Amino acid sequence: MSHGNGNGAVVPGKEGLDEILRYSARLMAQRGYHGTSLRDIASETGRSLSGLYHYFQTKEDLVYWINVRGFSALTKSLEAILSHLSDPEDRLYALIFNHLDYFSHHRDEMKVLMLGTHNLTLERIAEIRRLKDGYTEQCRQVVSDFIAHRGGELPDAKGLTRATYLLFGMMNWIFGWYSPQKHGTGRDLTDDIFHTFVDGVCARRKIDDRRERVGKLVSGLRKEHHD
Amino acid sequence: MSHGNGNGAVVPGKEGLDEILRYSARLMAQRGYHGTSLRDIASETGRSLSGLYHYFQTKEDLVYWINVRGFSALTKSLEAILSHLSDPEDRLYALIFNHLDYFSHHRDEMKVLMLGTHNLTLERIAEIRRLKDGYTEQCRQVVSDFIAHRGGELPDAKGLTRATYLLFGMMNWIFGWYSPQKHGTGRDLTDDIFHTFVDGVCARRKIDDRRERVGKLVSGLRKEHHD
DNA sequence: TTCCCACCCGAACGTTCGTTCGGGAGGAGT
DNA sequence: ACTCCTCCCGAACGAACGTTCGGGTGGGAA
Repeated sequence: MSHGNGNGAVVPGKEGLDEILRYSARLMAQRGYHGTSLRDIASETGRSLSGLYHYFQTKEDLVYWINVRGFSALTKSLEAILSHLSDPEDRLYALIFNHLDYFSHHRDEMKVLMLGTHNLTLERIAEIRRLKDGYTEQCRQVVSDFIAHRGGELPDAKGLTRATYLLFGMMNWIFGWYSPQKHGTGRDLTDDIFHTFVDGVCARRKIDDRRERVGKLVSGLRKEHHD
Repeated sequence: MSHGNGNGAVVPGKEGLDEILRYSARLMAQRGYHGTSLRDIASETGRSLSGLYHYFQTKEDLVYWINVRGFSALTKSLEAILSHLSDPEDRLYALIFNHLDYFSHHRDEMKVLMLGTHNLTLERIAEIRRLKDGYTEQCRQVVSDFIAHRGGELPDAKGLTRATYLLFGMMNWIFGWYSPQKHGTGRDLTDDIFHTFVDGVCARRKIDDRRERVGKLVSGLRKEHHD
């Protein structure tokens, strides 16, 4: 055991693990945790069953790593974007754009995140919980700033939590039904969520440069971050 | 005894099946389909493993019946309520109230509905799909009428579908996080969703009698329907 | 050369799964 | 009396599961 990998949220120094996690996420997204066998993963990745165990110790580890990586990356991506924007409306729009953008590029992994963590040990559940709460807290703050900026009726703590989760609901539920050809582009969806959350369903869509501006920023940061 | 059991849509003439489905839903809501064994269900219901098979033929049947019953009941409940209301805003509010009310009284079953149907045969998937589409279509119509009544920008078909699903997202995502003591009463949540969907998060909550009026109607119809 | 170590494998272990089989208790109908 | 039919059970079946074991590469450091 040379370097003891300071586990700061992510990645032991393996490369094969990346591939295994990708295929695992795909299979689990389709059939769930118990519905996906290690033999499935082995044959999908072109490895032997026992060969997999070089990269992890138990099946549970796979869900754990997918969760840690997913929430860490989502949070980090959001942080990077928010650091470039100051206007509360821009920040809210960017939050939604980033969330949908990240999800659409990592559908399988994100679906695994939604399966929950009840297959993990208590410590790991707590760790994932902490990561999730971190992301939620960031979003909560963005929502809070936005409401304050708009001069709306400032909700109490519970009300703010509810509002944030309603936004999460609109953003996350998508992945149960959305298909671009049947429901319009991802950009349309981002705009719909933003405008509905801000002004309600009936609001007329203002045409401005926000979509372009924020969209380019997020896409740019995504590429930058991938290197 | 005298069974009777109107219950439309559903139910072979068994009574023990009700109990089995209740426990199955509870277990599957916690551990998923593959994570729940028939031995779990047997011990939870106080029956023998083989004794269960008097009430169904395969494990898959359980998911099937939970789905059929759930969507049928939800649809029927909504229909009953809408038949008593004509104002588009009342109807939208009632839709949300009914959805949350029904879910809060059948949490486990509804969680199973969200697990999806990919364990079922193709015919059954199609059948559930039809039931789900029926409910969705009703909601779509209510949303459409509401927007028209408000004189908002009438969205095209795709836009209307997106709007309806956004509403679904807010209503369904709840069940991953909601607890009354941490996030306020169910009534507060209903109001939040209604006002957010109608006017956006910042909108000041109007105080009127809608909550009382529609709430009583739904509760009354629920009791009536249970006999 | 020798040793090490990351990487990979076939074969098997013990367990649990969904399902089946053969049968029994008890009430209703004839 | 006898036959059904509903409801229920213990025991077992074959299959699939997660995991382990013992061993085999092949390249880099000593």
